[in-house]
Amino acid sequence: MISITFPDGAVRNYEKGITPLAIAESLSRSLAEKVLAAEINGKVCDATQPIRSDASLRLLTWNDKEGQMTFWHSTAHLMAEAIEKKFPGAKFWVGPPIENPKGFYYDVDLGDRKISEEDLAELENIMKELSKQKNPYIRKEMSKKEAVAYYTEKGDEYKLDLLQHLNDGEITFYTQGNFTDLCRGPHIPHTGLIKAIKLTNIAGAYWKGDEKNKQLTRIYGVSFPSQKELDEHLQMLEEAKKRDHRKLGKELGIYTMDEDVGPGLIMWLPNGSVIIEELEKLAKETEQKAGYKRVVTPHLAKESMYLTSGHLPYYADSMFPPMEIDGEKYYLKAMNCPHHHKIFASSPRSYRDLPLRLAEYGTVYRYEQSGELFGLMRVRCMHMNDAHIYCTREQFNEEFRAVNEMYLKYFKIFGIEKYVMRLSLHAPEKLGIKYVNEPELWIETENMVRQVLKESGIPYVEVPDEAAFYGPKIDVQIFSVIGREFTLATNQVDFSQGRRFGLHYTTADNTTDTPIIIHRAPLGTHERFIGFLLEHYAGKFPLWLSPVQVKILPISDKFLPYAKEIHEKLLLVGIRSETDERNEKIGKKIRDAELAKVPYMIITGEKEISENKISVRKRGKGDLGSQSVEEFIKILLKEIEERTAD
RNA sequence: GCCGUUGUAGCUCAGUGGUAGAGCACUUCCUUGGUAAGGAAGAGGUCGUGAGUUCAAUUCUCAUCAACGGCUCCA
Repeated sequence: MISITFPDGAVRNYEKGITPLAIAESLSRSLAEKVLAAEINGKVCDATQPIRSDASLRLLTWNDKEGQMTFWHSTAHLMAEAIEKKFPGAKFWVGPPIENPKGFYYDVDLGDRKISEEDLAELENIMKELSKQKNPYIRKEMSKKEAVAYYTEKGDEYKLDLLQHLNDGEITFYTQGNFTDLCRGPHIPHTGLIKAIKLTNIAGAYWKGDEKNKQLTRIYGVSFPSQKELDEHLQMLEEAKKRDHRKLGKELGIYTMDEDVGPGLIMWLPNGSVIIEELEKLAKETEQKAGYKRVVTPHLAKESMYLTSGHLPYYADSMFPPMEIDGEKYYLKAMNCPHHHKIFASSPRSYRDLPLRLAEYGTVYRYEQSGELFGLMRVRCMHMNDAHIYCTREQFNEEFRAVNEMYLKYFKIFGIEKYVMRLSLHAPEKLGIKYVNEPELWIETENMVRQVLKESGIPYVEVPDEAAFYGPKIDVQIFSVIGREFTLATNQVDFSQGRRFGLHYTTADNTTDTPIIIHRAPLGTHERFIGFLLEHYAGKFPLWLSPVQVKILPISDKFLPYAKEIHEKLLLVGIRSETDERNEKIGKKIRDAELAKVPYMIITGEKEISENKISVRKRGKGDLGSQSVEEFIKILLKEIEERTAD
């Protein structure tokens, strides 16, 4: 007998070699039907794996993340079985479950054959048939020699490549129905549990993620234990699409693009420009209080400066090609740093001048590959909330911490809670290639940044090989509604550029030293930040950011003069007001103002004129009753001044 | 840049080998109406661009541009 400890602390005794599935059955029949996998002593494995000694056990169902991942992984195998049936001889790479978007994919080499959208429906049907067979997922261990022989016979170079990195004792195969795959598992008990399947799309994916390699066909899908859950999931995706910043950006008149202007080049419409102005106002206020100095720099610079900075030739692929004037090459700037460094260098600096904080909403141009462009999130011309802080080594911690606090202050204003702080580190093996070759400086600055993060108590993750070439950084990662991950803001350390530009200051003991530079962009770029805000607020901007803050809706055109009077009063105190002068009924005007997501509506008619008041309606909340214009203005100005969340 | 899909009116989308439609928006008229769509009439497109096949192309083929779903990459 062995004793099994359950998550609630209960201990029960079972026969040696019992499976988690059998234990579930001993507890309840309905539970056994839901078990997808099991966690034995903290390790996720098959629910059909025998337990041979005392252990702690957690039965995993659809309600557990691990249960879902196992479920999707098993569905990927089921899809592979269907693909093999429809495309005999197809070779498989890997087929993992994924969290964002939910589901799974499998990378396949179909040879010369092509797969189309119509084939997906057919594959789905094959999968449903196979699911009905309730085929068990059977685990089998194999020696490396056997496994290599198996795939050599099959002529499968992909699985042979996978095998290279595995050793005897860690090679397992799983078989369900007629499909066998090299796989570490775990898997669900049988295919019958997969009741609802949707294959979502076909994409190309480079083998091993390297664009020099052959491109495999990647098929994405998602599955659920019931049709109802699949329907709900698809419904949710539809809802998410409604708050896609590209859709909202068009509907709300935020921005536009034009083929004649060029891909990735945003034109901000009046409504979008208001948001830009408000964001810049916030940044300027905040930075002014934090001791920043504003500068303005040109959009171009000569080749020589980018050779100095090191951006050329290494960054050349991301820059627009140069233009030649008077025998000199000029580049559109892809970053503001070199210009700011030149400003630092423009006059002798003393330690008394530090920290020097130079800020600019700088326009930069990057030649992003055409396929990478994405609405406002990825563009070729962007406006960056940039600043460079030149400080001594002693000042670094405090400066870096202050920048982090600025981030948190901003995030509070915008109610940004779903983000990941990522400490991006270098990779030692890429020193001198991707990163400046200063091993001890890397370690030192990374420790400095880590210390600041630890002291501030901000949760973060460390990720190697994500640093800038000149130093470690903190990235703020967010997700778009369709699940794509982006860096919203960045805070970078730079111990290299200062030296390259020959920047120095006189120290207290009359020697010279090179400043450490902090590159920071807490509001990222206007493009990405507003794209993010559109989705974050679902287009319902708080009052202070709303392009139109108040819409005045006269009951009929008899009351237009009174509406105009109120409109003038609002404009006078700086409230962005518009009047709906159309010959429409009040219901229609309200509907349109609500759809335009205007925060406040003022309704004026006979009653209001006689009482010398206005009727106020709030977006999403309805009628607030009547009040005087002066009272209303006072409330709004306070809400705007305090940048209230909504 | 690569793999795949798409491209028809300002927007959302039907449709056809014989030079095109709907709803909303827009204009005009009727209506002057109290908290999410009043009625009528009208105006709008060389069907992304270029070439080919054909008596005839918006429709079929090819190229090209752009957008979209991914990969790679990134603020």
